[in-house]
Amino acid sequence: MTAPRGLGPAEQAIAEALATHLAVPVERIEVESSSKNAPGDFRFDLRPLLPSGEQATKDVCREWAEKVAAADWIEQAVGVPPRVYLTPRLDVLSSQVVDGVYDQRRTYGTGEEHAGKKIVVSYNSPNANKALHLGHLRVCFMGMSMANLLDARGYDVLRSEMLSNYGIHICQAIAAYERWGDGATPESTGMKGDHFVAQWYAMYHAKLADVPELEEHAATLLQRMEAGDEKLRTFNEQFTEWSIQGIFETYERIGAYHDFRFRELDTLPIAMRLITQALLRGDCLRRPDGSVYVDLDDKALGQVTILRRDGTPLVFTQLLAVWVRREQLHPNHWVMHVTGDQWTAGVNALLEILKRFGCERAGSMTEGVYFGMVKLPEGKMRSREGIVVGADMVLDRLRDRMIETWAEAAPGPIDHFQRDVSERLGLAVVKYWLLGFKRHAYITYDEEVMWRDGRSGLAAVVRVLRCAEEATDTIASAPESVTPPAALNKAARVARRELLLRLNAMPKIVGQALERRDPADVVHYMDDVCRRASQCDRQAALDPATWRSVGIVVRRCLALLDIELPPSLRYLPPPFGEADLADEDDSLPEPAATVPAR
RNA sequence: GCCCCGGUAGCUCAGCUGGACAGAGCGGCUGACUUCUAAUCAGCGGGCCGCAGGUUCGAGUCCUGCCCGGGGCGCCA
Repeated sequence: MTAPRGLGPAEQAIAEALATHLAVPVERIEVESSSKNAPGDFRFDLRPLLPSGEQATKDVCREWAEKVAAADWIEQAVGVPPRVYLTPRLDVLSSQVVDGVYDQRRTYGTGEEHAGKKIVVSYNSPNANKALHLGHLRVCFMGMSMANLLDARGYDVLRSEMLSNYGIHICQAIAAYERWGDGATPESTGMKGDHFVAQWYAMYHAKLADVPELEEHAATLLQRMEAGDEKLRTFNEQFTEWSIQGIFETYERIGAYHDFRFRELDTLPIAMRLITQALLRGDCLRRPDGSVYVDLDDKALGQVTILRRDGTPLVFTQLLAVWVRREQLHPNHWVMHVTGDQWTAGVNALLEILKRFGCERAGSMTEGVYFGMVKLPEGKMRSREGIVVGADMVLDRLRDRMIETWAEAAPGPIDHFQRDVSERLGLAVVKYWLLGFKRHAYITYDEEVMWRDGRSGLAAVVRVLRCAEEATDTIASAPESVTPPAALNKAARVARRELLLRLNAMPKIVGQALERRDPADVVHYMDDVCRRASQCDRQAALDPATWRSVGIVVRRCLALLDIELPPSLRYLPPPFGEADLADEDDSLPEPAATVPAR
């Protein structure tokens, strides 16, 4: 019964007005917005209001509806057992929504229904042998946004990640580095750390066919480290820290952060002890060749190997350690593990193993939130074969394209400010684009779509951002001018009513996005609000107060999605930047002609 | 073979946990203006909602079966 009702300001205002008008206690009136084709915008259930024994019959409902309709702020009320459907007058709805949104401002859409619950959002677990790619971007954006949604509804949220800086994948990169690296470092080559390390991993796989002994060498490196080769372990750490520093730089760039994190090298001993104990109890088994596994056949999860024949750890070994350690540090937190859907079975297996190993809480307090992968037009991304779209590359491309467009339109040096706007806008586009897909959808990367598409690309982002800015500008320039709703024609009144109802729906939408674990709901909602707002504005200039509500809603949504607004849109590159670039040249023909009609 | 996720306009995707005429953006077609191998604006056309049953007054939405696509079932991560 914790499902958030998601009441908007209109529902609350209507409930109060009804209570007064009908002379009934406000707690008994539960006003809710009705579905699209209902006989009224809102409805409330009559049953709690009737004396016990009395039924909400057709006649009773009609009687109550007539009473409701008598209120001067009601346009229409219809009784449909067991409810009364009502439609408030447009001007009344307008002030209820507009004032209500303004009253709540920064808290609009938030709620306390989950207050007191603690949760760790675990997102992204990059390997320190390659650079972040598009898939990592998706998980980061998803994780940040889910954390924001949880936070908005009262959860006490911590963000966490794990870094895999130990294991065969690292040794493979080191093997190639030892052979061809010649002592190079990120500093000596001027490369970003993760890209530096990634090249050796890529080289390992590229050369493996010609130099098969690499495989043996990598395995030996891992065994030596397991045997306690301090020098090698130290190098392993230095090598992976180069990579991790590069990953952190990208985090900074995309605004991702974590409250705490685990490095495999630190947590692994926990898993090793755990496995030793489990072996003694018979919770896991050792094969004749020495490898250790857990038999989950009874759960249709197969046999999961947790130690290699040579005793070295696998990915599940790391996961076990992290789950146990995190539970030790934050024993009262639930865990929301955000990851790609290829991990669905893996996470289930992990949780099952934890339970069998006696870590009941760690195994039962985790919820997996899975999303579809990001593909390339030619198919799956494959890190080993170098078929990837790097995170930095995507961001660079969009930024540079923006700068190029700018340079073409206004020859001359590109200043810091323009670079900054290009960078931020490029990031906003990638976030908007990736988060706009339903969580389970597979995404095919297409830079052209991001750049050109009016629904999910740059144009859509600019529309949204402009909407937010328009709100501020309108308020600043004409705080008192108002087009009274009464002056609108019929089509405009319908559109205005729909806009107001959408603005009113934000709390509900946020609740839904949280329940469904899908920020896409917020993206679509925000987009819808912006379209409706500009449609209304085209029909008849939208009044500043309504614009202000639109601005509040859009900014709140952007915040939930972790999308940052560039400082001002007036300085965007064309075709979005209007004609302001040549602002010194006053003799130009009226630039206002290109401004969308208000 | 088993498990999971999808299948909605030419393409990429929405469709609020059953409700009237199924939407958007690209592309296409038409027109306007013009900074004329283009951009912008306005408008138009376009859909056996994979197939077949079932539940319901009513199904793109729920159930069953089938078909197709993707993912997982590694001593990879």
